[in-house]
Amino acid sequence: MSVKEQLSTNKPVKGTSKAGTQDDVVYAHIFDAILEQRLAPGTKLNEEALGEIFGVSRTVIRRALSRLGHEQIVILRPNRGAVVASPTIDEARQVFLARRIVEQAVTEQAVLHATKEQIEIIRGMVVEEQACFDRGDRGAGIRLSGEFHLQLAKMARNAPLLNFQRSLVSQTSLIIAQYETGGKSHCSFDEHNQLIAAIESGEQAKAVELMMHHLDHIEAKLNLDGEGASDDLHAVFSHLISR
Amino acid sequence: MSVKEQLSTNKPVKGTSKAGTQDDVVYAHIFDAILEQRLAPGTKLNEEALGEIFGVSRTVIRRALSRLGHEQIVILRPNRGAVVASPTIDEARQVFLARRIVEQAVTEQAVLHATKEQIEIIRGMVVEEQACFDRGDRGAGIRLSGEFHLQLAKMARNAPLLNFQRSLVSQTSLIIAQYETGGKSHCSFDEHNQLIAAIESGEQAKAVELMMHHLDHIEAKLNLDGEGASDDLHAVFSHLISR
DNA sequence: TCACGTTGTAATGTATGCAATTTTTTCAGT
DNA sequence: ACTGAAAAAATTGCATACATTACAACGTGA
Repeated sequence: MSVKEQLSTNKPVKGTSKAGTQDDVVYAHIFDAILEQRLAPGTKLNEEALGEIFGVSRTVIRRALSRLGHEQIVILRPNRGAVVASPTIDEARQVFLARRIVEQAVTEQAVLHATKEQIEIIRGMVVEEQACFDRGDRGAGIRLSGEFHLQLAKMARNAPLLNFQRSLVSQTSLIIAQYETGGKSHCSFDEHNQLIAAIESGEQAKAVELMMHHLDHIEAKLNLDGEGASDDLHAVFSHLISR
Repeated sequence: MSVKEQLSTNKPVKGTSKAGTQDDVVYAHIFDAILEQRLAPGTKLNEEALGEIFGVSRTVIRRALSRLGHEQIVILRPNRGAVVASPTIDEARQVFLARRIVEQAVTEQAVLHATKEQIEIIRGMVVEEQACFDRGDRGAGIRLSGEFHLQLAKMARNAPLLNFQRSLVSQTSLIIAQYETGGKSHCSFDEHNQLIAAIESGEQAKAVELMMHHLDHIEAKLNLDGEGASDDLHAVFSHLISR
């Protein structure tokens, strides 16, 4: 099925589901492409080029980019176009701090409000996630492990938290894609399964503890110690500056 | 100074500051108009009408509305236009729950990272806020008391939290405008001043406690007990339905 | 050779016109 | 009158053309 055809039929793209206007489809495609690292951080997102690729006008592309910009997964520079965000180490730390705060609340609320149907759904998602890693599809795996946390936020029944979680999860995926070391499995599905169990049985404190450790493990697998290459000249040569 | 002139000069609008393209100006104007209740919840935002008012094309209006939509302060209904959001009581409760979570974290971080200059700035903001209420400018007062909490988030030095806070504060202002009872002063500047003092002296636990009480007081002044009129027929006649 | 201003090109910002959809109005039938 | 269908009007979605801005290449003068 060509991209153009997908635009006419209103079927959602892979994981990301949303129906309606055309920019939803474009949004979802770019979104997935970034999360699955088919678009590297820093890549310039040319409006006309994207328009030709998706067979739509710049108007539609522009709207999609605007939305991605609001989620901080692309950066919109006035008069200079959009680029895929490339979070600095400091920004990455801020995202993880924010996530700890939100995930704690989300977990507590999810324990209170989760329905049986939602537990079923999220169980299925973990299975699918594991399948992705088994077959070596790292990109889709990262995306699905993110969607696990999104589903959790849905179970918390709090729209603002869900929206914020959406933004944080996207940014986290970007960070993982950029800073993950080794290449080992990031989100161990085992931890995801334990979390589900704790939530289902209503063990709030335990669920929160599991979640915090889970986040610790994710962050521990990253290379956030500042050893990576930098494009900030001042930072690179800071040791030479006396002041 | 006419609106058109303000569009050409790049001066920011009142409190909301942001420079760059035209939709920034339009965004800020509509934003302020909503927070100051010159635009009532539920008001339809006609693109062409707004375009004539601001002397710009629908393209610009559209972009501004899109951004307001992402902050959940206007609702974008595909093919049916945008309306000023009118949060339900349940949504209002969700916003307050989210705010408690974020404000706690923000306060803790602000205690850790606040600079003297920032303390000065926020002191000035409280003075200005008080002046607004003294002179009876309720709308500007609501907006400024919101900006107090935004400034706090800036002091926390965490970009994602700041963004989220921005959205939550906007929504809170809408909720206050919609549900506040009596008409007494909502955000007592006294509480704001106490908070500043606690933050300045580094008393983290006390600052958080003050903040939580502050939020309690705000919510207490609202009429969220479901006595208000509703436009949801099912909700209105739910007591008649046996099921 | 380097600094710096100039010009040309490419990309973004904005306006406008047409197509598709929704909402309102009209009007026949009961 | 009231209901419901059909036509008309209004409004949004999208594409395209033009204006404006940033970037790069080039050339000039020290």
